[in-house]
Amino acid sequence: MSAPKPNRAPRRRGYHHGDLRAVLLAAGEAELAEQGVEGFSLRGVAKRAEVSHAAPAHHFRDANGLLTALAAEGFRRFVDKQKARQQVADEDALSQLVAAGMGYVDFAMAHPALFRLMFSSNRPDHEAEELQIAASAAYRKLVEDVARLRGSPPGQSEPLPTDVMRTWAIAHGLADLMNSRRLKPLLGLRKAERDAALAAMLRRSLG
Amino acid sequence: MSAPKPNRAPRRRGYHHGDLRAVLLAAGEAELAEQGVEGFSLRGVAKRAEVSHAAPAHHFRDANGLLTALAAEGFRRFVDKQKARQQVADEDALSQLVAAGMGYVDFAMAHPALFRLMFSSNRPDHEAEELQIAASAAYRKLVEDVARLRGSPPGQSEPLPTDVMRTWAIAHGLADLMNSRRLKPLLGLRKAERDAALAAMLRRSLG
DNA sequence: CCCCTATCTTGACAATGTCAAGATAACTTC
DNA sequence: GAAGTTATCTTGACATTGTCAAGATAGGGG
Repeated sequence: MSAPKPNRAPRRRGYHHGDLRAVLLAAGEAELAEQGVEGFSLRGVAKRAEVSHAAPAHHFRDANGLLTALAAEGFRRFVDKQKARQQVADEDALSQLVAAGMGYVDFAMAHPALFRLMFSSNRPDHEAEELQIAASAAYRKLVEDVARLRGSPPGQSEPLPTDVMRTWAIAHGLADLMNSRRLKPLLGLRKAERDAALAAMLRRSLG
Repeated sequence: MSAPKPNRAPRRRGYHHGDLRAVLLAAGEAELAEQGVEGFSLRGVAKRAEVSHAAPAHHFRDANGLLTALAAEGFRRFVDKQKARQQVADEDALSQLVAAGMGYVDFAMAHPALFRLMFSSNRPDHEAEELQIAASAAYRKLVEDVARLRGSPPGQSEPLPTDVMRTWAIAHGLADLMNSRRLKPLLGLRKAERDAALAAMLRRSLG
């Protein structure tokens, strides 16, 4: 038994994996994307990672624990998408806010199941610290982008709560309805035309 | 064996139930309300109806079949809530549209799990005829309410698709974010104040 | 009155999440 | 460097769930 397992290349060592946690997150994301929130299976994730069915328990307490970590990671990438849109947009406050809304929709279209996990599932533990931090970072970004509309210096005066909520609702509504394929007039369009229509609606409602 | 079962009062006959379909729908709604979409169990529904675990299969093909019927029933009551709000609102087109939006939110708050089943779940078969009919009735109502804003005679000229989508997005965004308890500034308020804030946001975005 | 069919029950099976116990490897401490 | 300790992973088990197949029961039409 000098070589306990000749081993496939990807598995680092025979027994101990090395970075199983990261592999499980990637496998979990793939499972989520392919099966959706409601078809998500922890044993399915373990199979993708080529690991035994009980292995995930040591890195995430249970299935909801893995989903909580995935949701937190989702919120971080969610903010990234918004920033990416804003970097190629005009610098005025309204254009920046519209761009953030476009990033909101972009994210929903790019990761439909993850979006549902983050916003329409109670499987993640929304009280968990990692998730709270990631989600509230996204919320703070929203508040700041709205504050800029009033010309406030960043972090100075808080915008009206109703303006924040109204802005959020419009972006979230568009994203969620796109995600469930309910905005029929937009479904046939190519990305450029769809983006133009979405941006127009955002600008109209936020201006 | 003259009396095969003395029988509790609610069960109509000893073996054949009588109106099990209706009882299952009610039990399914209770299960949904208490366990949520993701905790919904078909065997749990059967227990509530005091019936064997395989009984539902004869009235609904499978668990998703029952959920499909519940979603369709949900859309019918969804329209009712909107109409109820509109009856106690001013008659001008904008007030009527705002009232429909308030009914949208009312429904989400009154039936959180059902709302998620209808808008954020792929367990219902959204191609099923009963569900399509109920959902598109709600959509037609939206289109008509938006059309009235332009002063068009009912059913005459179609409103702009972007106006329809924008209106829908605002109402849906508010309802969905309320449903997931994300609009913090509104959570502490009493219903009267919350309604006032919601109506103000709707009116501002739709006017 | 008898058969037929819809309705409901019972029993079985595979899949799933979770727990407990054991195996293996890495790390610590001397 | 060796032994003990801990973290990591596997194996096996159990209850729960959705679904299917076969049998029991009853209501309705000939």
